[in-house]
Amino acid sequence: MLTIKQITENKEAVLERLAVKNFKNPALVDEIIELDSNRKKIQFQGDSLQAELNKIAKEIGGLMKSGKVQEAEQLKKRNTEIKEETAKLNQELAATEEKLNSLLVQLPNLPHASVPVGKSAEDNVVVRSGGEIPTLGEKAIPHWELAKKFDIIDFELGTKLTGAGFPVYKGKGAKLQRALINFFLEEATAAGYREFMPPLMVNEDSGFGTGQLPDKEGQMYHVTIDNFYLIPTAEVPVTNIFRDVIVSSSELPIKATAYTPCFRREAGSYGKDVRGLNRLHQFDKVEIVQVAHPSKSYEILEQMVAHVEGLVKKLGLPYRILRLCGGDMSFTSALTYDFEVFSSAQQRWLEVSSVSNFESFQANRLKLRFREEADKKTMLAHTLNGSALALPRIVAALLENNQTEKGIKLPEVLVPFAGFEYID
RNA sequence: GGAGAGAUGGGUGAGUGGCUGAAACCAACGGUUUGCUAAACCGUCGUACUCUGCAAAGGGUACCGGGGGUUCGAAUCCCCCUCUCUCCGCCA
Repeated sequence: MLTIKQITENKEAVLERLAVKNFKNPALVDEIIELDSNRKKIQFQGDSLQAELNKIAKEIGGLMKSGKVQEAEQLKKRNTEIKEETAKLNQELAATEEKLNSLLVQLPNLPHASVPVGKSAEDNVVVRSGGEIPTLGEKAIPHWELAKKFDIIDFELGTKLTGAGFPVYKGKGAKLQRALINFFLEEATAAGYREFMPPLMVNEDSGFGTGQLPDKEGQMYHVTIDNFYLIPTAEVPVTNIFRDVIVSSSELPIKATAYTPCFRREAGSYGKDVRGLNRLHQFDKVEIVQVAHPSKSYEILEQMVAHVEGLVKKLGLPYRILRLCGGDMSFTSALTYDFEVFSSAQQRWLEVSSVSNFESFQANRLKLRFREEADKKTMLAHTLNGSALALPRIVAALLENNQTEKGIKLPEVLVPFAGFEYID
């Protein structure tokens, strides 16, 4: 969430930035500022009274020791009065803080200056593209049919075991998953990311820290008996490693990577978008996360984009990189690049990665700070993350784009990991 | 799941009602000493909010796992919760 300081010190700029995210509610911002100023007043009153109370309590202690019981009793009465007043103020303070917090949490992150204005995905800007779209013509088979033909992914079986959106990978299909995961992890660790294997369920605090709670509660599977949430992305556990942490500026940037399955309820999705591997309730993904110094975070964002670009290039997939417009960005992000690969039987672009800078928005929730070596001051760090990469749509594109007479031809880079060249 | 023990600052760990935001030691940082390293010695060494101030700086409040209570006053007493450890049971 935004810090109160950000809001009170730059109200006009904040409103202007929020408008880019199509968040137009100046009254809410005014209310926040008002509540904050109330909070300060109440706290000052309460603190002053408490100071008096503490002082008197000490005096009583002294009097009791020297046997001046009557004088002590007099003072006790005074303190009892003060206590009633502080109790009232404390209640007021708690109520004000709670209200303030509930409003603060409703404000999305401020978009970066480079974020295009726009309402929907149509207003996203293509930054660059690469690779060649293969011309397969009319005979191109969509991946869900190829998956069936080669018996590598079984959607019906998954439905039997669990439900729609939980496919079963079989034979070379399963091995391909493993090859991709290993390939992505090797690339990430070679780029200096430290590998983690986090829990796949998180508690409420973690869900709040990265911004899934309370806004997107419905997106996650909730294990109510223990009040845990199945992770929708490794971002949640990996970023929360740094919750309530103060690191030295010399340790930045911190680079972490993790492979995890991801679980998403995707309530309300339907139609051709969800066909085959296009949208699943459980899928595999390798995530990269960085904790960065605020002065470096945008430079780092570009590095992360370059890393992901390297992956799709090595896989030989036709891709494009989009800068998301204000209306299409997530609640928590300040700047997001989406990667899409072209899947040539479906004749459409599929999103395979989303790389974002959250600036201090998550860090504020996480209480993730760093200490500047030079002046010893603590500041909120910046957090970034990106998919590198999400598997299902990569597999969809690979199957469709690489279909040949002899079967599905694997990209060179995957052959050592998979142990075969063709799915046939 | 049953029984018991515990949770204090970066770490170890003292502290059972006031002089304790918290001893001591270790680590870390700054300095003195030193040919260098080490040792020794001196100093610094939590976080958040807030008030005064242009600032430098100074003051206040809160925090000893979390929440509530007793008391003029709580790390210390009471209640609830969470977590950790040990033993038993179960088990990959």
